[in-house]
Amino acid sequence: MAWDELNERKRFILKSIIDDYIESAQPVGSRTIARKHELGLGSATIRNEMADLEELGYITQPHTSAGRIPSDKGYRFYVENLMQLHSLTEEEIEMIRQAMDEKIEEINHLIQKVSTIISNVTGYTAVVMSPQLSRAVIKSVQVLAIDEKRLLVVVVAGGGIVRNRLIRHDSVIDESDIAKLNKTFNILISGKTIDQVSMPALNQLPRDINVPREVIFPIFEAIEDCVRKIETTDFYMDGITNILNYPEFSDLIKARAVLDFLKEKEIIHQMVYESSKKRQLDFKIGSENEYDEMKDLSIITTVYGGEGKNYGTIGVIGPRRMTYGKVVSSIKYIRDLLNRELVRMFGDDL
Amino acid sequence: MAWDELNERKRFILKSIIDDYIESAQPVGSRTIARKHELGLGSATIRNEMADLEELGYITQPHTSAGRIPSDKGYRFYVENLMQLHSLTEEEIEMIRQAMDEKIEEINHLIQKVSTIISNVTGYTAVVMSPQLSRAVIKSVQVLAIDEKRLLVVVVAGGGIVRNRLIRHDSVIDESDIAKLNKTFNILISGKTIDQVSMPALNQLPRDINVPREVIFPIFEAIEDCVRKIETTDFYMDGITNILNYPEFSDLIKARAVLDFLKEKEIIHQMVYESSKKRQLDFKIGSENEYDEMKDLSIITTVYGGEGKNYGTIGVIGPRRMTYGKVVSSIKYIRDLLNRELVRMFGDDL
DNA sequence: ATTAGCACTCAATGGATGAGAGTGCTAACA
DNA sequence: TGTTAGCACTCTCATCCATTGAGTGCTAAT
Repeated sequence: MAWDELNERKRFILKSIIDDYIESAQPVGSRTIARKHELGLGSATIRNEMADLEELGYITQPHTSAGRIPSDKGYRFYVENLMQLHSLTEEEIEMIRQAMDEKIEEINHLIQKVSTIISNVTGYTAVVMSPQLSRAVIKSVQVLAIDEKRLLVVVVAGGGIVRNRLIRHDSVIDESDIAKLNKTFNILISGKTIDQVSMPALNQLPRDINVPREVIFPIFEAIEDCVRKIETTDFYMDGITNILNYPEFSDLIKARAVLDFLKEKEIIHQMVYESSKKRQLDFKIGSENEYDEMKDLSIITTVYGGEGKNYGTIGVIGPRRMTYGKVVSSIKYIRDLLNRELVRMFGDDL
Repeated sequence: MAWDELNERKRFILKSIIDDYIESAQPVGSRTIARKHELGLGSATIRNEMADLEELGYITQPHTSAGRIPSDKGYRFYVENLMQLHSLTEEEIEMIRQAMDEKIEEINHLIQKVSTIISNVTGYTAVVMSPQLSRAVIKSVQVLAIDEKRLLVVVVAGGGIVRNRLIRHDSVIDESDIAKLNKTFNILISGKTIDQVSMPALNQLPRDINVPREVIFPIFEAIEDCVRKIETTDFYMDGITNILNYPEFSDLIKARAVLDFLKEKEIIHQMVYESSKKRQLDFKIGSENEYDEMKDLSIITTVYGGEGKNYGTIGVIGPRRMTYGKVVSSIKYIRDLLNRELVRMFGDDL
């Protein structure tokens, strides 16, 4: 696995094989390499080198008389040592800029838009986790009387995040009591971060308040529910059917199996989450994935957001034969845009 | 197209052909009919009848030496005169009950859940439009000061529908002014239905109010925005990839074309909307669809909700060779459940 | 160390062939 | 007059087989 295991020439040949295979989806033979990449070497020499590379496990032969294709180990070496980052094309940048242009104030909509952008730009399946907001600050908690029978609880957190919940009740409640309640909530809850919030004890409420327990408790519940909703990370996928565009899935059975697996959002979510905990930029190539159904797919994920506190993940799922270089460039670019946008939205709140 | 065009026997044979074809996806021949359905007729007789049916345009032959398959006209006659409604199986009912059991307070979540149920029960693609709420009643409009620089506008409509929008500003605003503003809004706006709402003129606001125009106008805008969000019908699809389960789409090219088309949510939304305006229970079979890409698909839609005022649509997209009887039974059942649930949520508000 | 040359392997391609399913038509039958 | 058995005919589909072509490994020459 070490860089030194392969000399300069072997590395060059390996890179050529993988670049070619990524482009053509066909096993690549010695002659192709000899011709395409000016090396001053005959095909026989390359054949010998390829035999070595196969011995070392970087490439394999689908059958005796075919060319070589990269193994997972080959891809791994490629993404760590060989691949080139491409800069995005004018059109891609323009496309992203246009999509991002529309101002969005609700963070989850932004995240969803980002997932569409990723799948459009890369042509693969996008996976996006909304930021983990456990360190977001509660700005305000408000109870509103909608009519005689209903209260609305609204919780606002930094970054323009608003969650609400409606409560029905059968008591008669005075406006002034609600005002007192709100004041108390804002003293006790506002300013705390999501993970520090706790409901006040009953004896912390003003004595002179005239709201029955049958209403107080649902209000507590509603607040907790709103907080939980803010804390929960959402997970979006987009462009799942994109994998049908790649010849490795022209077998209907295979394609169906993969699509069915990708529809299990919970599992994918978990995988992406695990990846994001490991490395800022993480690859899982083919059978490096835990699940058998993923053995022909690769996942690339990268973390966006603040320094170690409120972060989320964006990434791409595609065939093992992915255009790793292009994808990495693209999601890095999009990640940076997203970061900038989040700073605009959240400012210092995050 | 008239019922009388076909005598009893022809009708029976047509029904047999279609039932068989729906089940097997194979052209059905005269012998199969003679054997399977006890008719006391030889295959030659049936062959003659089938020749008549073909002449009349109800069935066609894919090629000379194959059996017959239903034409669109055949299917149309079938859904209007021949198909039998099945009652749901125990398991299906149990499955639906379980899925519906979880209490949901937000209408769009309910609708989304329904689309999942439909696609699970039928095995086809579900399409669901949320109710058109232009007659929903505005219950309350509230402006809240979150901190010195931000206001939150909250609009509550009947049925527990809440929409909000955050506003940034740079003015110093007094609590009491906001209270006055709220009072005015609630006098002028609350109680009106969505389609009657209009923003108050500036001179309708209290004279003694001390809120600058730079803040008033964004508030108006925000309210309008919230109202628009309530009015907008959402559209959900679920189980798009289900069509891959059917042999007519085992051709990757065809499958891709159809999937790509179904991803154009706007177009499908429009189609469903048109259907729902026509008939309480509407079928579009094969080339009855406006779009070429849909010529191998059928759509069944049915309207749910109140009497002509706030209604939405649920439906199914599947191969032309759909289990029409089962699907109609299923979506009718689900529609009734949904109606009941909406009454529970909205009560008289809707 | 490199390479030209050659024998060998294997997948893919494109007929040719035969089986099977189904039809239409005709003549016989009730 | 309606029904049916029988038969020749058509068309698809699966199978077999020979051919082609890409690519390899090995050997001997450079």
